[in-house]
Amino acid sequence: MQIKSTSGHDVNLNVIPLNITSLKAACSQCNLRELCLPFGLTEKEIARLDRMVASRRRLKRGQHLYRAGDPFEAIYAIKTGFFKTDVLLEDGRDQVTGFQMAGEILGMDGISAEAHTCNAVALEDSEVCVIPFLQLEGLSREIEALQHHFHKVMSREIVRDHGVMMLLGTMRAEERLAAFLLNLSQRFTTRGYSPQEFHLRMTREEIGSYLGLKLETVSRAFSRFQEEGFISVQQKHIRILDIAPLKQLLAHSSA
Amino acid sequence: MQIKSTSGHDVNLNVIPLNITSLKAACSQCNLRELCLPFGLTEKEIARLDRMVASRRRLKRGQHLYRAGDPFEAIYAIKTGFFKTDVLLEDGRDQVTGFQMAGEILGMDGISAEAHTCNAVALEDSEVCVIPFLQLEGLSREIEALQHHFHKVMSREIVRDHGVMMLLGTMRAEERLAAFLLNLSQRFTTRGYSPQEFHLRMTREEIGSYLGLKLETVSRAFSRFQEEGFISVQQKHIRILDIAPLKQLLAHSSA
DNA sequence: CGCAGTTTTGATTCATCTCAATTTGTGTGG
DNA sequence: CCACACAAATTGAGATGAATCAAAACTGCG
Repeated sequence: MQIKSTSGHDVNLNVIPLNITSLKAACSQCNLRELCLPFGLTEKEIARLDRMVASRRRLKRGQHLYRAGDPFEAIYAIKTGFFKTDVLLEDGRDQVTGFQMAGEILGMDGISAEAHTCNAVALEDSEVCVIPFLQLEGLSREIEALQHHFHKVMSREIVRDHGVMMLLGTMRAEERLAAFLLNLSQRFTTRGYSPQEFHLRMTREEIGSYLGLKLETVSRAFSRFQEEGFISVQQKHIRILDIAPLKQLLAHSSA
Repeated sequence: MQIKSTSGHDVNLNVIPLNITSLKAACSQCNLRELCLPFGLTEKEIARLDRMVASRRRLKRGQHLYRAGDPFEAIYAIKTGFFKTDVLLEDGRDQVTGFQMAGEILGMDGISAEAHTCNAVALEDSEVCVIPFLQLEGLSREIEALQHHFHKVMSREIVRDHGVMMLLGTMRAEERLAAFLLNLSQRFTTRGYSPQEFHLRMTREEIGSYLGLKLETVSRAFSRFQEEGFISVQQKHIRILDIAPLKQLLAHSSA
């Protein structure tokens, strides 16, 4: 069930103090806590985290959570919804650097320069928990498990980025798309959704940007997979019919 | 001045307790401390860090600092030398994910899974400071500035990776090489070396792997830059003759 | 219902890869 | 110290996968 705003229209910046919108504590009752920041914490420790996560923020499809250049103050845990992050070059070229879903953390790029270096955009109506960063650091100094888990989350982001570099540097178009689909499938599974059937929240162009391909190439690869009977594609609705050849495409490569 | 081993030959694993090899404390006297982990710490705090950095490790050219799969126990600060990190895919394909030089931190990829996910190889004889990770976390809980700076270091790694993704996803061969050269030049400058003239410690193949190009393409791009008079290339010796067109190549793009 | 945005598909071009030969440099051992 | 062998780099010619340009079809929204 979604938590509805009590006001008829969105407030400034869409920041909603939790005590108004919900009686529930932020993390204690959240079914994402095993995926998210509270992972591995005791009940007591989660209660302290609760007090820190003082607000949530709702975003409509297309809205920015933050933009490159915005001062860095908080990181965000995705409660519901789906995001993309992208980087812009001066000359107008841009690149999608990632797609994020429930339980994942956004905004860690901003720590290094105290300002965000990329844009985060909601690809569907979404809700995030705002985690003020200085407070998180404070609590991390007191709760070892929180500190350690946060380090793991940052490290996981680094490892993920290496995977994308691998993909962009060594794979061909169809391998990239296969890797992309398998990755999505796996993450949906973790969240209790079907691994075989899901809805893409991004356009072919956004997929292409992420995979370093043009949208036409993405479309052709989808068509090819469908012809081969690996998947069925109906616009943004994807059904994986035979996962083996997709995995093969990665493991064995074209070599 | 280099610290020489007192023993005639390298000990097992090349781990050298500091009290044997040097009377100096690890970080207090290190001229890299403004680039490295101690940045922003008071004298007293650095002294505590000193006590934690209990050992150094020397590596000959070609030696591995760690390998994918090795249990994660420590991160490493490069004292002298030059490294590459690379990821291996099951099918044999591999990709260089980065080149690291003095003052930079290696090994943060290992935090997430408690095992390293890439290989780190010395590209010249090198020396690293071993920073036991659990101890670093312990000290970070006590020293706020250390905690914050470590977070910045990790975040910087994420931002750097986004830059590489951008490069791999949107740039053409010559743009990639220009970006690579400018990045190296800038990092050498920071370390007090000439921005115009430097020695590449990696092969064309390694550059290519990092840039998502074949070695022949890298070689051709070098030749092209030389023909145009942007740089002079003699094997691994590079001299930047005219930096403007290299920058132009990035800023303006081919669009 | 119509329009704008998205996706698909086709024809052609182009950048990079591949394969191959040659040159240059580096390290080792006699 | 030089010769030899091996690794690295350069350069050329041709093949190829993805980009580009273009048009048509589909979707969903107002």
